[in-house]
Amino acid sequence: MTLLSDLRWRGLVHQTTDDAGLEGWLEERPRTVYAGFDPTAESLHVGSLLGLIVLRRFQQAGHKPIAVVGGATGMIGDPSGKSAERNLLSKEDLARNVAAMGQQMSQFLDFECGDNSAALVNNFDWVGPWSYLEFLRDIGKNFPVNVMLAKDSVKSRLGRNEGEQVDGMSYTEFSYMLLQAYDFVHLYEKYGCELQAGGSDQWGNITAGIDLARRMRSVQLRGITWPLLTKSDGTKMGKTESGAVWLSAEKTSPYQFYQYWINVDDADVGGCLQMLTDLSREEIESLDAAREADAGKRESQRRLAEELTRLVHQDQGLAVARQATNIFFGAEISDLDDDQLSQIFADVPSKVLSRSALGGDGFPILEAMVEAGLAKSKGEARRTVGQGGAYVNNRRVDGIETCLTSEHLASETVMVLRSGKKKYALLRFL
RNA sequence: GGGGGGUUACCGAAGCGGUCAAACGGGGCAGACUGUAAAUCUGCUGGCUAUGCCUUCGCAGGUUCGAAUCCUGCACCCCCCA
Repeated sequence: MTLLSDLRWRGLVHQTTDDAGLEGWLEERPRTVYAGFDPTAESLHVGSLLGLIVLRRFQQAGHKPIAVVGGATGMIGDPSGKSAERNLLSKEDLARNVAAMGQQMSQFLDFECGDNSAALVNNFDWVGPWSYLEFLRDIGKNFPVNVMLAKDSVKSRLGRNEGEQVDGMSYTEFSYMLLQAYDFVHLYEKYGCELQAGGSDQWGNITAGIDLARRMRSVQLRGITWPLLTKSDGTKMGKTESGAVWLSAEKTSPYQFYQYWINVDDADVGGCLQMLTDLSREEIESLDAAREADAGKRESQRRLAEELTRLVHQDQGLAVARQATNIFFGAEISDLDDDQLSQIFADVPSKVLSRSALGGDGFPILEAMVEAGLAKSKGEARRTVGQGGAYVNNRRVDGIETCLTSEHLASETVMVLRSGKKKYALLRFL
């Protein structure tokens, strides 16, 4: 199976600039392909995952991927898909974000494999040196305003349609596409990059780059877009109530990351397996069949979570996520030490108390619940315990008179309290 | 400027002198069921040193043995007539 037909089967192709010829062109010899990443956040998130995975597939097929972080374009703000003017970041923030992202990307792309090693570049390096006048003369000259105005990203912000509510856009954002277009030309010249990949919202920017290259260098470059990753209910993939799902372990722990995928709806999981994992067509089809037969087993979700957690957080991250999952969903907690517990419960709030509280008759469970933040008042704690909703080390507490003693420690100094199904808190007795 | 109605717990909304920590619905929390889903069902839902005590029905006073309930003033909101 060719790369392109595999991408097509996986649902990763939304549009191409050359539906007929692209496949042959890619098979002919190794090509160089680039995709851009937005550095306005401090970490890559699930939204950028798709781009990394697409580049990865190109690399696996023998092509050379270039990941471009938009140090320059990030200062401007891409108007595509946005309904309002963006806030600009400082140079310093951007530089920090760019550095952090490079680190994360090395997990997806191989930067040291000879001819088709991946490259990571920052467009600030070639955009930064331009002076305004030179840029206008050499680049801006090639952009007909009527063509720019016709782009969806611009049209939607200008609201040509009757009665449309719009916020307008600044000249700065309007200029965005010139910068990204020039990126493509630059990468063509420096790396021989002839293909740009991007999310479907990047179509306008990609074609702008192709047009510019044709005018400036008389070459025919190519573009391909992947569809936006959305859920069956129409909302964006990778968002939770508490915000985006990040790829950095500091912002989204391996456990939380794993849990996100475990909880993907039945309706969405098949598409995720296709688009995001390296599983073969046979494996995915057999998972689809298994899901059809018994969705309750959730093999697809489990597999998806495993594959992606391993990809992003390696085997160790997956191991921790799995162990945490076992414990978070019932297993009684024992035979663990402080370090293991701290790792497993990294996301859980904890409170340090004096060891002496455990002396004498012990520490009343009701107070412990309040201290741990699992109950707002002792009255609330009383109710929870009374209804059988309180657990110490995942063992149900029976009786509001229960007092905690050193017997209840799960490890050297830690006790794991839980309210309801999955609200946890740690108490550390030092 | 005149007349009328309103302001109740997280939200909506009953209550109109004691039996009111305040019906009911939503939300939230917990339990059962389940696939870590959805739906459903059950219980709880001001605080405490707890068979009692304290704080809470817009704000401030007053009447009364006793007020969310009656009176006076103040604030905000809504409606009608000018």
